[in-house]
Amino acid sequence: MARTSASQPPARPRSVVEADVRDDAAPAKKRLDLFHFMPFRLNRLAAEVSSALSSEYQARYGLDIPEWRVLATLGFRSDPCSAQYIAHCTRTHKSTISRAVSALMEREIVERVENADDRREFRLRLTRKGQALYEELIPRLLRKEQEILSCLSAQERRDLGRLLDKVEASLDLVQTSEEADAKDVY
Amino acid sequence: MARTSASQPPARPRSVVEADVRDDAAPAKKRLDLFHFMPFRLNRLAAEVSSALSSEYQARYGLDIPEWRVLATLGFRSDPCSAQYIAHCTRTHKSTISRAVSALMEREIVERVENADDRREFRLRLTRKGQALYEELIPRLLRKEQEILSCLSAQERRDLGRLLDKVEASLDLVQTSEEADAKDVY
DNA sequence: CTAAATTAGTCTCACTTGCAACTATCTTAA
DNA sequence: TTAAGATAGTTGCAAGTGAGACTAATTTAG
Repeated sequence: MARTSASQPPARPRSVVEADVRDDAAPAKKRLDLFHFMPFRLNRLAAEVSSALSSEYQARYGLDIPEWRVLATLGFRSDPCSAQYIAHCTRTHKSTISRAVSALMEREIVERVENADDRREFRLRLTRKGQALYEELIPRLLRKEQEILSCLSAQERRDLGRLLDKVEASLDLVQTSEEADAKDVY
Repeated sequence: MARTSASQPPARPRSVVEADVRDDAAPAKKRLDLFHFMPFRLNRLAAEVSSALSSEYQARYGLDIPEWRVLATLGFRSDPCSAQYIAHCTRTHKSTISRAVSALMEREIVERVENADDRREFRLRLTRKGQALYEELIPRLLRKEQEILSCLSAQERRDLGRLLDKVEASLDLVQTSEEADAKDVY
């Protein structure tokens, strides 16, 4: 695990493109180390964490990620909600949610009831079987999460959570202004 | 941004499934708030950050993520390296890297030279055009990264980096023991 | 009341990607 | 030297997914 843990010197990517004018004092970053590049790190970390978790919900219960997200959303909320809502709050495409819901209904984990007020939309909720699955799965996943985070102290976990909060919040703003579409709803 | 930041009220739906043997001192988390669940947060954040960056390399330069990873790896290293190496250190499947390399060769961004020592493998490197592209792209991406992280203080960024270091390191261990395959090489 | 616009959900299409088979090459051992 | 096994890279195939068209239902405007 030889990861050049180079502590970012207080230098910023000065100047621009071609000009290789850099001096020791303010080194222009002309190269980019993927291992220190946050977007790459996040992607890789997310993929690895997902894969570590998938053994719980995928291998054991045959759920894929979208299905797990539906299950998690319905299980967390006490009242039934629409597919649209799940799509919004998990930020998953509605067609993906639609397919996940179909699969879960097939397996009788989720059921839907018509909404008399608006017959385009269905209210989704867990069946008893779905509830049982949810309650069996949750402790496993939480344990796995703790296992992954066990390398951090309690304080560090709080710190990490807080830092992610900030980045998330800031991204939401950025995105809303850039592609203000279906993001504002939830 | 109404995110149910609900600090898990101490009231939980007891009852269901089997053993509910926990007491208040050690509250059994029977529900799981996706928004506080680290794997979900990482996935979502990584996706959003990627999408924020893709405007730089995708829309502007027509690179997809695997292609960008190849470019980044070759641009960072001073000496040519194999596709295998890129696959290992970016943790991307070799077939994906293979396709990305093909596309980049097609566009004359990457070229490969035979390795006389081992004619199965090719040494990959950026062409002059590839170098130029790399050097034009890097400042943009670094700027974007800074933009995304601008919600954090310098100290907080260091903290975040350090926390991710720890989690990454711990995951590498976990994975190596669990699925010790192509991970150990790099 | 009717027409246009909007919304929930489904479905088809195109694209991406991981897997695994395959080729070519190299290594090891008999 | 030859055969078996490993390795680098490519490719066919199948599964998953986002975009966007489409249907049905609702809302809004005239």
